[in-house]
Amino acid sequence: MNEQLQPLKKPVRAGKAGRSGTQDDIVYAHIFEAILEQRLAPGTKLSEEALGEIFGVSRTIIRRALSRLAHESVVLLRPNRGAVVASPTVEEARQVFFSRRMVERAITELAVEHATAEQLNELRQMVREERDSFSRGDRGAGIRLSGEFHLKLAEAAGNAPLISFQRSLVSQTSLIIAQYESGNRSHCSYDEHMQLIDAIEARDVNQAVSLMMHHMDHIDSKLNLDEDSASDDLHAVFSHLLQTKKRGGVAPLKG
Amino acid sequence: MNEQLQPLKKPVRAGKAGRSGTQDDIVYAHIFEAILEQRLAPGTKLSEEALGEIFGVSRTIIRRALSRLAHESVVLLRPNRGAVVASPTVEEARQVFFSRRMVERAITELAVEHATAEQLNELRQMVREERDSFSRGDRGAGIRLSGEFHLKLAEAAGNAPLISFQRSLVSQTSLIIAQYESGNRSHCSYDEHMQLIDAIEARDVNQAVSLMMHHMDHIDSKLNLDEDSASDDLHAVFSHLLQTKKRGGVAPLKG
DNA sequence: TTTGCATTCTTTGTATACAAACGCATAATC
DNA sequence: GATTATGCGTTTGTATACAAAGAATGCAAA
Repeated sequence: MNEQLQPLKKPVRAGKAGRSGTQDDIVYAHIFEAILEQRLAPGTKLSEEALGEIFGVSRTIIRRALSRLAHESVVLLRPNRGAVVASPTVEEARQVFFSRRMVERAITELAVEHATAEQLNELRQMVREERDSFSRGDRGAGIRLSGEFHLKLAEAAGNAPLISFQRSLVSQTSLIIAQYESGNRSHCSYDEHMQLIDAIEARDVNQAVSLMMHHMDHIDSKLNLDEDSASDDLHAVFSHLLQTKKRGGVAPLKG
Repeated sequence: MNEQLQPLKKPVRAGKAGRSGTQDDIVYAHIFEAILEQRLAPGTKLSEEALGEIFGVSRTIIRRALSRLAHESVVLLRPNRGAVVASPTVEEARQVFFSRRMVERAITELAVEHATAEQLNELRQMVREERDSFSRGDRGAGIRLSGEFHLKLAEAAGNAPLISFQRSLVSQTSLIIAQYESGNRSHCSYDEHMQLIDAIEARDVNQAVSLMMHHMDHIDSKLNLDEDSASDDLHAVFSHLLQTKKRGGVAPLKG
């Protein structure tokens, strides 16, 4: 059961990590990454014991990781009923996008003011990797790198509370894209990212903010948030009710 | 040891709470409230065992509560060295206030749009309680209610991500006030809160936002963030280094 | 007297055992 | 035949035991 979790790339040096305090970070990062790359679909049940076995740690560690994820609204923690990957409703999606516009605007303005040459180089490098991922068809990595770009930009802005808020928003956005993206267009265009970096480097606030706002427009224009996006995808519609059935029959989103 | 924690008002029905899932919430809320009301000063060591004994629960529960608090940057979790009440630096304080201005502006705009009559009544009730607390000299309760006002306003705005961000910002603000407030003026004037509610009820966005921004100005004009606020208070200056000593001698911020 | 080191003691990190809650399946009754 | 009751199995919630990392203390040497 829980086959979805096995494709995790880095196998994790199970248990033996002598240094304390890092194990839960590792588990957290792996689950987070799996969700960000959409290897874990919304609604997927996250069993503590199964995860513990996969990562070679006790339930204590898993529980901590799930707790952190729940605090970022990436995972839903139902009392006595375990954790599932969150499945945002249309309304929740709208709220996340509203917050993101606000935050991205502020981040852009701060980045224009504070971003160093080194940070801009790192950002460019990330966009190149993002472009490469899409061009070789690795959509998962592309989505992850696209999210990390926005996170890195927040770091360049240099405001700690904003960074942590952005982390939560970016991962929720990824979930929303997984659930509501309509076509199969590459959903976070790297050329927009590149233009944005140029504007920041030129210290052109108006241009940078304008580009970022259009970028936001583009992202949510690709989503089906207009109505209930009803009956389009039964799995998405009912994912908040589903749990991974143990008998092979009904297991959702396996492929 | 850890005498600071004993004044907690509600004694907590220790352990016996039949319903599961609520115990960690209770502990979390109590510690959070203690910090918000400044019964727990910045830098105070939070021993897991001591807290467990006080609340009548095991370290497991305490640890979860501390984890949540750390995620909100209210508590600092140092690996292998335990938790302390966070003591924000001047730079961190500035960042928090920057974020708060941004969030409060958005919240105000949304509240003008969405706040119901019932919510406005509740807000007014809170301001009355806040005023009463200050007028009878209960500064702690006043500070707490002042924070809860801003939280309640976020709820009236109706944006979930914003609410959770605001929760984190409000509690950090309270810490900052504890550390940097200069005089002993009542620091969050309830009449400003009341005027704000009036503007929101009148659906006057410009007026409401303007009042909120002035309110923010007033709050941080009462703080000593201008320089390092140096040599004014040694305890405050070094509180980020201090831990609660066990021998009575050096225990900081006891009175 | 002060500085460096080793030992001890306290506190945190992790795993695991046990208890309680929930869901499912079977069975009994209307 | 449908619906509700009941028992079982699985999964989560909590406490506790054990291991490991730091901090404190005392001793020795410069």
